[in-house]
Amino acid sequence: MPELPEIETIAVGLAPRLAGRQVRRVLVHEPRLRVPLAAGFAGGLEGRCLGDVRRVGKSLVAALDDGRRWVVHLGMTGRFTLRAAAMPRRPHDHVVVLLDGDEALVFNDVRRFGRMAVVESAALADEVGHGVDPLAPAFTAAFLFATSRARRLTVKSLLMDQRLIAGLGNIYANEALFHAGVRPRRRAGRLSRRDSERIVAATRRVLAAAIACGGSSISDYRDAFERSGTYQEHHHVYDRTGEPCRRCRTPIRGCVIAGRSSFYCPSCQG
DNA sequence: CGCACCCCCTGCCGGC
DNA sequence: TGCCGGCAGGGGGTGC
Repeated sequence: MPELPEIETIAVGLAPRLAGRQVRRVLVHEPRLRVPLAAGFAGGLEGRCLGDVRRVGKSLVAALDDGRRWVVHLGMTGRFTLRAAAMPRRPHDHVVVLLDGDEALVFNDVRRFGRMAVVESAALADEVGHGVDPLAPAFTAAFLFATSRARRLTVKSLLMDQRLIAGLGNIYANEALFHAGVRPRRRAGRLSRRDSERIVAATRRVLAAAIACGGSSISDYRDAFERSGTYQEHHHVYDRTGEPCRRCRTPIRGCVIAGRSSFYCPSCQG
């Protein structure tokens, strides 16, 4: 579910609301996440003051006043919302973090594919991965071109490989390739420098526009204040099989690449 | 090495 | 109407 723009929206929303707040108590209602919550998870948070909150790839990272980091990954259906502490518990509210000021940070996840951990700062990179952030200066056409050399996998799979590029998921990989005019099945190793330039530029544009819209809400995604995003209204190909291309009216095609649903315009994407 | 296929889990939707 | 298979924005593992 949540990709870079959605996680960014949550992080930016939470940061000013969490800085300096203290964790009073942590209620773990369901520790059986994709990776079971560590036994000491609640103890690692209780009593701590929260500092900076930011996004790294698709992960949320909150600094703690003991130097450790609280890392949250929302998987497919995870939500991370700030509510009044008195609000009743809802289905799939797995972890409730009670803060001073009678507010609660609630981790809700229907499918329980999310993850949560408190880690030493030195272990942060291993927890969140080492991929290049597609909005960072290091994500350049030269980087993409060099990274894709001699690789037979599809360009779409490459863009979604979090070990290389951290933050793009199925929606934004499809959308970025549409705007770059590149078919998702193209072999990465056969991209030209010009293709790489277009893909990097389109990726940055799409992500920036999506962040400005508060992300895409297909069904589950809500931001930290339970608001929906609106970028789904701007999708050109994602989940639009058979519908006319917004640019040339050719019907959008759907296919499966590496097990993930994929979409492209056979006319605009050469 | 890359991918097809399996798993994790629940909910929803369309077809019969 | 009701059941069942397929599919869903995530990642990780196996074997070919």
